Amino acid sequence: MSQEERKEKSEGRRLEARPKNWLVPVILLSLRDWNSYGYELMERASAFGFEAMNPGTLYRTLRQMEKDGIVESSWETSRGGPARRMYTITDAGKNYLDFWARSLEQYQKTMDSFLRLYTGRPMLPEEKDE
Amino acid sequence: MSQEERKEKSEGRRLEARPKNWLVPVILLSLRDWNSYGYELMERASAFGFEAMNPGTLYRTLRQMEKDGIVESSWETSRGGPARRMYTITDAGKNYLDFWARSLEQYQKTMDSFLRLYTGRPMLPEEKDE
DNA sequence: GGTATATATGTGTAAACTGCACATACGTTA
DNA sequence: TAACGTATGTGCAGTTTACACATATATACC
Repeated sequence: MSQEERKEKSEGRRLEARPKNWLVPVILLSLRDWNSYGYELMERASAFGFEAMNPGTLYRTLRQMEKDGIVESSWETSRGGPARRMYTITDAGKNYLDFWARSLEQYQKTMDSFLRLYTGRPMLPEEKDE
Repeated sequence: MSQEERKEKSEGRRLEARPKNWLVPVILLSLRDWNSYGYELMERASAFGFEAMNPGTLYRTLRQMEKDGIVESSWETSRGGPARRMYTITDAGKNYLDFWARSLEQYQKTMDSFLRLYTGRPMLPEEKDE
């Protein structure tokens, strides 16, 4: 890390507190409701913390997800403009989304206790984690 | 990713939904209240999702944090047993912790809207993000 | 016809991060 | 002296991320 980056860090610029692979559940949730394709999914992702997405990151993630068997794709050419690779969520993908949701719920609780400790408002005994 | 790992993934075993560098704010929050050292901080971290911490990860993180100027350390030898490297939070560290807390609050809101969409309970208009 | 623009999908690569095995050392207790 | 709990570290491979760059199709405009 450079001097300048350290400076930026301690001054509080830049920092993404999102979980690793956050793009994956965001895509899965979108596809659960409607089939879609990369370019469209990028807009959807911007609502979940990916305002300035690099397209490469998204397309690479989609390819990996297909390898992992959580989505499937096929070319859509029956229209004007460049072809689109349309994605569909698989059953494995739905299960994986469910698992992500459970993990996120657990993690929200952990972050909540962190933030309570940070702000000096400790948990009441009856609010304690299950 | 191996076939077996893909299987585990789609079946929902294993997955840590914590943000990148999560250990850093956890350490900083601990040090804000009391000075401490690696071995002790490991126990503290276990309350925030680091149940099975590899010591190497923690000690490496502490060294990096000192390089970044957010903590400072000195050897404590005036007692029985192996020497301890005692850590103190710096002003830059306090600022950095504040920034982490703000980022986490934002991240919580994002996750909340994700989970609402997932469970099919959309936000009421008056609950919308600032 | 040419060329600029919006749409659409990708690759290459270096840096950063993570997980996990392994290594070292001190003091107490058996 | 050997085992154990305490305490701090290194090496390294695999994963993730950031970001620059590359490619292709159709439409609109001059």
